[in-house]
Amino acid sequence: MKHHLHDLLDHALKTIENSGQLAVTERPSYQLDRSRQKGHGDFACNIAMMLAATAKRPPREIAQLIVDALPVSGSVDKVEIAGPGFINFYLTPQAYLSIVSTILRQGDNYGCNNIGAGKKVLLEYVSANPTGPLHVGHGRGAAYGDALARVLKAAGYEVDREYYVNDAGRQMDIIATSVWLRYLDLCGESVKYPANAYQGDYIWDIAATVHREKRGRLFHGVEEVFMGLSSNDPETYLDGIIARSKQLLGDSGYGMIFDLATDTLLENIRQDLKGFGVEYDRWFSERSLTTNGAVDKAIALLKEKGHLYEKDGAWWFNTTAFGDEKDRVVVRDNGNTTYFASDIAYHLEKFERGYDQLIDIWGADHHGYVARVKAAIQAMGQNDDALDVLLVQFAVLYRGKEKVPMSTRSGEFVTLRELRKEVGNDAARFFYVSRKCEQHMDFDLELAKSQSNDNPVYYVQYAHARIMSVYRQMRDKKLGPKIDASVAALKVLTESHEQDLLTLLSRFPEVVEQAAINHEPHQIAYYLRDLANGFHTYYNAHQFIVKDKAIRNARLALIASVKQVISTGLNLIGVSAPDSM
RNA sequence: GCCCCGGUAGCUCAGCUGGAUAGAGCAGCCGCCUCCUAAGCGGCAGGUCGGACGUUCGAAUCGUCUCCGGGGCACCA
Repeated sequence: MKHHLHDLLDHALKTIENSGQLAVTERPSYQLDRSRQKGHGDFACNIAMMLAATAKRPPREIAQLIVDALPVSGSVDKVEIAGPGFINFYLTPQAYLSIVSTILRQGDNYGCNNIGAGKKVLLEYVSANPTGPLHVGHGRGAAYGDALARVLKAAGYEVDREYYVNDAGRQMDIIATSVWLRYLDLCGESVKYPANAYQGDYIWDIAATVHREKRGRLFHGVEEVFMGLSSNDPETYLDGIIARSKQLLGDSGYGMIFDLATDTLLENIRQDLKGFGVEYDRWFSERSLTTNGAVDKAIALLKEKGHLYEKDGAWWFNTTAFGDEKDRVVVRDNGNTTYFASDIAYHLEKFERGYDQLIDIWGADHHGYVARVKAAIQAMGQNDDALDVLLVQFAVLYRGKEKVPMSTRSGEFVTLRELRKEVGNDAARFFYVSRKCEQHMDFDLELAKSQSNDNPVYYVQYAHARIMSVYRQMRDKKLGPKIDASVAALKVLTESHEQDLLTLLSRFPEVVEQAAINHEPHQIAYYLRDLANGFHTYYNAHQFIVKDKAIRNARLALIASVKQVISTGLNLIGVSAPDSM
């Protein structure tokens, strides 16, 4: 619909330019938008006002030239010039009625477009460290990332969804050591457990598994474990315990605990996400970057290009040359590569896989990281504009009025699993995706847990269920589901509620397009609320199953298309469309 | 100190790539089920769009400054 009007306008502009009626040096990117007021037609265009400045002529005069040059169209009823120079388009009833047959013909494809043109996109999201269960903060990234993947696919992109598994580094060592200390406790030792080790109960669970499988074979007395370690600085102390664990257990013993912990926690995350309806095409291991030499390769590349230098026994990357605030270490003085080094290798690897665009969804706390990753991409000779980093702000949890403190290390958090169990997947996902990602979110557990109608997801789903119910009534009354969706058959749809619904339905493709371009799935959620509202209003104002066969058929065709769009839209944000509620 | 995000109705948020009279849900008040699910519908009330200055035909939207709230500024991941 909108594209059609665009074509008409572009055609008119060309006509004017060619005839020399208006000297247009360059055509501005004008806007063609849905009118806010009904008195302003269906679409409004600001092109005349945009041209007025350069053409040095009154906008209304230019508007008249354009209107006169517009080709005739069966979709356009009339065109008016209004206000300071808006060109308002009024569409014909046929143009709207034809949407119904379009929707029913295209089915799940109605609303899809091809702005992506098959471009390959790698979308990475969640990527939480496997150091514990996913909590409600991760849930937001999961819901957002998954919805974005669906929207981009609907927009013609070829999307790969990936989870980067941080299965290397100090945090994982802390996990392994935490498990071992709990294991020693289970062996009967009285362990003074460090406050900065992981506190969660799941550590006990993994320790119990170790104890069941290994019995006392990994046992060492506490005196031996803590001997000579100074507890002045907690982090140094913890590092000391880690080193001691590796030393006492040897590669095989320590590796066994490390792998068991990683596998258990990762599997837990996998199950959580799967249960939440969030799927991935690939789980990418950070450790694999080390073992297959990718990290060394990336560092060698940077050295070769002269971006690394040695200082204080460490290797630094001069990211400041690419706009970062300060240079960053890639190889520590102890010889270990940093997390940043892995990430450089990872992103280089992503480019080498041949994607046209990379999208990373990170928590907002990582925003300081964007500059250095972009610096790395530039330094390696890649185009850093191809990487889009989307930062998801925190969800602050409330129980009623009270803020819920959260910390993974202390084990004090509400898990995604708990949330799903109490709120349900649909409500949780709709809630998450109803805020644009850069918006801070107050997540009130009391509100989300209550099955009240405060939650808009029920409102939208209820519209779908009601339409399904009408279908059931039709079947019971043996009225048959045969629908004639031709424009001729729909001419009887003359009620204002019906016109409103048709307008809403015609907007859907524009909403999907905008959601894809701007990476804003929340637009789908808001649109669905509008559409459901249009339907509920209609439902209350008119009967669908009426004696008059022509009207009954037409109304049925209309609500069938509403049902289709609700179902498609809900699917885009990963929410189910129930047949009954 | 520097950087990012936010400040719109009592509350939670849309609108922000400049457009014509700033929207929705919840909460409040008043109505609507002999009728396809009342998890619904209609109506009323509610606003210095944090503040100031600027850009322009036009600013909630863009720029500068400022106030308030959240987050980030590691040889951690």
